[in-house]
Amino acid sequence: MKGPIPTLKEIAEKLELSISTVSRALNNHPDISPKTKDRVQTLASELNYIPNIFARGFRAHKTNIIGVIVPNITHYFTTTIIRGILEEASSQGYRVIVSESNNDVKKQSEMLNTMIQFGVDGVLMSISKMTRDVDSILKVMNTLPLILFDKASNKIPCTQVVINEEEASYDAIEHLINIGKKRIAIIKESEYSYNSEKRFSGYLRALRENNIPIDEKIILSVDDISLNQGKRMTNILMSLKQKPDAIFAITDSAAIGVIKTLKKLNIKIPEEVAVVGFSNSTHSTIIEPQLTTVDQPGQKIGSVAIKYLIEEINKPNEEFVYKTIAVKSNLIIRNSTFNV
Amino acid sequence: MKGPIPTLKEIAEKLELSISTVSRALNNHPDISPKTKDRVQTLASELNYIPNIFARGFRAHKTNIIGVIVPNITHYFTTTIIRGILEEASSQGYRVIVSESNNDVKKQSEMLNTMIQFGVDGVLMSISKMTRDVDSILKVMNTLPLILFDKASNKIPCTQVVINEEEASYDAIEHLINIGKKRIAIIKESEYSYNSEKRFSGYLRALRENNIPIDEKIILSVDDISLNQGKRMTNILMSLKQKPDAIFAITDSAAIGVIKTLKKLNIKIPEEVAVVGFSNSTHSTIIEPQLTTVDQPGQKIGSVAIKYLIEEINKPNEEFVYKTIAVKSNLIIRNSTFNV
DNA sequence: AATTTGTATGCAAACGTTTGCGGTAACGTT
DNA sequence: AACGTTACCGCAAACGTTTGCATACAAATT
Repeated sequence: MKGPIPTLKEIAEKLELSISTVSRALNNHPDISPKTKDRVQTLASELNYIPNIFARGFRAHKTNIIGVIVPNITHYFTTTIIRGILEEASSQGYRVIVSESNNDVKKQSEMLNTMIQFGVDGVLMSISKMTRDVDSILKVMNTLPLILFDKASNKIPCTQVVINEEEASYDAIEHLINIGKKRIAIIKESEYSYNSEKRFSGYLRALRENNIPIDEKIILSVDDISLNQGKRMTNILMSLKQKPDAIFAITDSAAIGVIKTLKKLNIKIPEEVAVVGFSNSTHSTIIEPQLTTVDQPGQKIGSVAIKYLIEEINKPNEEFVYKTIAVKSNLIIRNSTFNV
Repeated sequence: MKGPIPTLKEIAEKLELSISTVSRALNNHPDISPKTKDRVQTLASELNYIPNIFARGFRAHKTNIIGVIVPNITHYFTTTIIRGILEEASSQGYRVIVSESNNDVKKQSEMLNTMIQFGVDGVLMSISKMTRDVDSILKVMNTLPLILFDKASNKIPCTQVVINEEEASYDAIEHLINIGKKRIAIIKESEYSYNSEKRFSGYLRALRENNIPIDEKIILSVDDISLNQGKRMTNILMSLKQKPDAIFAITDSAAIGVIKTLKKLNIKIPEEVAVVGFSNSTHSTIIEPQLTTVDQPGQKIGSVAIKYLIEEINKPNEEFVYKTIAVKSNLIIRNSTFNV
């Protein structure tokens, strides 16, 4: 099955050189004469020589592998982030190990450990929303560079790459106000979640700054922000005496539940009720009317995150000033708020 | 930053044992006395000892890392496969390196090479559809166990894990016949693609076995089987003199294009024209009417594929009889073919 | 008492690479 | 002719682990 894998030793023997000379020749070391370099390099490529990464990494204590942990790999937004990570990683000579935590906090910290065991040079993580026990993460930071993305936490002192949730949310609400909506409901998460809180505060600020009264009755919280909950909440909202004229669902899937229910109730979108989501998932153009939503530049988030990580990997002993980088998102206006 | 990483040597010195004894104690070797084992193991866990995977892998020529190459990581179906792979991998002590080929054949073979360079123990790959140059893949098979999934190729002698495309397609068409459809169009791929061919032959067999004439005019081919092409083909089909009463799109995204266009043309689904897709993507329940489609058990495919791969890894010198495993899929009947 | 068995441990080599240090020519400088 | 430079190259150690073999001692068998 396996063909013989060429090593420095073989090349050295065939060329009657020492192993060290061969090594240096391949690494373009100035001590080696051009002729020798040439001889070595041609033979190496003939033999299809590839350095044994493990011998090298073993010696250098560096693997050029970085670990990525995400809650759910099947989410479209997550995959775009991973795409960004993969692309930037490969262009910088790194490889990526991926793990899925399934929002399970215990699994999450187990994964951190096996990642360390596998000798990753650093970790990129999107923490599961229920992460209260930050200790295991802090412990990892003692050993390895770590950067969080998407889901952030102010309890963890490290560089974090997120989107400008608050501002994005503000823009979305402002857009609803601009098209004449005055009674804007929001469907958010009840459990504490960084993203949900930020989006909610953007909502509040937009209303305040436009002198629109805030009404608790149309501020709804659910514990899982899903399509079905979007449906349920819409039924509740539409049975109120004072119905909303717009619904901002903090998530595309919930927003789609909203649209489906409004259609079933024969409520005109966007004339009677406008709908805005968040994510620009692929679903948002499948549903009819197409959904106005906040586009999160996943690929950008991924590439920025890994850039900062590699930077940290390369200067491990410095005391870092950890920053929070907010990547800019865009409101995509479609037919759920605007009819041509 | 980094705390000191404990090694066998340190443990040995603290316990006044030899390194080899410590190693054996940790690996539960029968030669070591229970007391010694106990001493070693407790100290090891106190120090939070983790074996250096690189030293180990370097010696054993085994990394416990397997490589996965997919054309596009953002496809939902792909992510479910990856999920299956990840789950089974971690339960068997393997880690997974993921790469995306973007359907670029050159990139694909580059990736194979860097995977080898990174010392993966085996490769799981879904080949990009345009792969004509099988040589680079065959070369890899000389060095490493390799298994293909989803997209197969009869030019590559290796174990392949796919779904029962032909049968699934047959079932889908039979379902259309059962609900009374007699003139069933198909939208397939024009470029050679394993999946497309199989689905097409299932289509043909179903028609033949039910004595339905095959009409070339309603057999349409496109080179990228996308939503937009689905729209375009529908317009063509619906301007025929003899319109179809059902459309089988070989892909969910195309099927959704079909539905969108039928709705725009005010054609009743499924009464006038029924629609069937393939994949059970998340979109299929977003669109209205919801799409009847073939559910492909991605997670199963992933876990089966990696199981076979690990098997091959563990007996590398045997001459394998490469099998093609067809995982069973299910037709999911929804409103695009059946109204309650 | 001598030999064999068994039990528990240590020695040392090996995996492939990088790199500090030292060595040897050849050449140029006094 | 003696010395100093320079340009190339090789020796050997080191990284942490596993494992075949040797060793040590005790117990058991002859």
